[in-house]
Amino acid sequence: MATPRLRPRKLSEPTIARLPVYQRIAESWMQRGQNRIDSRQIAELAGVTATTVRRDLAGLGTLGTRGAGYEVSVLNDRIGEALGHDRKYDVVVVGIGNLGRALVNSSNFLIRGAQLAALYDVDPEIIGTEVAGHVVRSLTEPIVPATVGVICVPPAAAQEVADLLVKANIHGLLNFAPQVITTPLGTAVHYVDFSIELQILMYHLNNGTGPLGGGLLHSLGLANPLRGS
Amino acid sequence: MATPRLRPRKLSEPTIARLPVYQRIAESWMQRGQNRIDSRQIAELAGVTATTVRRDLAGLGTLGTRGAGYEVSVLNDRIGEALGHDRKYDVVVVGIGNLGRALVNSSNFLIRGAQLAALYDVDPEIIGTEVAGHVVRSLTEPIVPATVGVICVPPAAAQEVADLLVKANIHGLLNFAPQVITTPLGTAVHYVDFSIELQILMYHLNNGTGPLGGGLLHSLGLANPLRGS
DNA sequence: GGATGTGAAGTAGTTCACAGCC
DNA sequence: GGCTGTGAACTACTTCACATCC
Repeated sequence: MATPRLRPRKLSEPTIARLPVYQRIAESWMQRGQNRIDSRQIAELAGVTATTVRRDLAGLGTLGTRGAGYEVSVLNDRIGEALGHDRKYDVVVVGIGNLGRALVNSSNFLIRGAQLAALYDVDPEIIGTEVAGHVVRSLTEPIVPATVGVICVPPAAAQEVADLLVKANIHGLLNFAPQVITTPLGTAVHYVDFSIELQILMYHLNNGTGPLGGGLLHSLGLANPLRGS
Repeated sequence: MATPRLRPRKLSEPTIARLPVYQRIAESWMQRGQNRIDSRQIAELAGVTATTVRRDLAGLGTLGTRGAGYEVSVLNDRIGEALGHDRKYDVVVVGIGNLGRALVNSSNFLIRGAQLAALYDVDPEIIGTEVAGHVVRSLTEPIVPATVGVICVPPAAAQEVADLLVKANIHGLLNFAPQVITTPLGTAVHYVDFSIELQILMYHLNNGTGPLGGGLLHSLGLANPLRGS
């Protein structure tokens, strides 16, 4: 009780979406042998204001040094703790088409606590083949215990797959199918929809307004809260 | 001047991100032969509140009927106009790995005005092959005129590719590489980062809080504005 | 009756400006 | 001197509640 345990108290949704960016920046500076970084530098690389960076980071506790900025290794560690990277997340991927392959073969997807547990598909030509070191299983087989389910199937099959994953006690779904899915309360669903991202870009191109570069800006998925029932 | 032209005046960023969802819902109801839908139904399917739906739609002008909801075909049309779907957007995709293939082969990516103009890669084994009806070109060839560039290359190559696209007069970039890129002012950049989406989900799983399902909720990329200079 | 569209209120997030500490 | 951390002001978005119209 003497050691003040870090307090990962509620972070706002926009903050949560920005932390991984800061962490990636910190990591990249570590690799380049840099020790320190200040909020202005982070801001420029992340495409936000320096004040926002400081607010976000202040939410994790006191981790900077006044007058000298932040130590990148501390940044990396604290953000990792805040995001829960000290825990392990078993990930199953359903649908091993181009997208599923792209995800599991990417060196940037399954990182920071996330580890691949199993792959599933329904195509007999894909089942039994090895992808990313895992033999693809049939969806008729039982789903292995896991924390996160990634849905990379055609829209028409998304709901069915979601039901299956929920039944297997998986409470976090990342849905790449452009299809809204219903889940029982208590299951976190996060959607990624390429077409929508493209359409947002099209809107801005059409209107001149909006996210113009210059510096950098990133766009991140934000989840809308929803009242129960 | 007599006919009150529709006014696509400034829409908020969250609204822009939700409109494609509403449009998809409208489209799906049209396919099922339904004519009308009300804000409550849209809300449930989209994972937002009915009030939010009405506000968003009211921003496009008066397109509902009091007491009777919205006509789905009108919804579809008006949202399309607001998002600029009446124009054509030539899209070039750079990096024809699993992800690039997944995008161009998806029946849901290049829709609503977006059309594939050309594919590029640097791998001699990929160059010259046909993907989605297009022969993959070498990046050493000139970039064809286009509106949007989609970057599906490894992070280390992303900046170089972005420079190339900007030089080819492309002002909208959709970057799938987990890498911040710098562009001159006037270029809209939109990032899609799978790993970040997964990390956000991990945070919520870890904290119980956040986007719990029940109804549906979607998460969409939002772009942060950035001051000039 | 029923659902839209919208002022008004409320909430969340960002930016300003500066005190505090190195 | 410089940069963090933060109260205070501001802006943006959402939600409430209801007048309005079919």
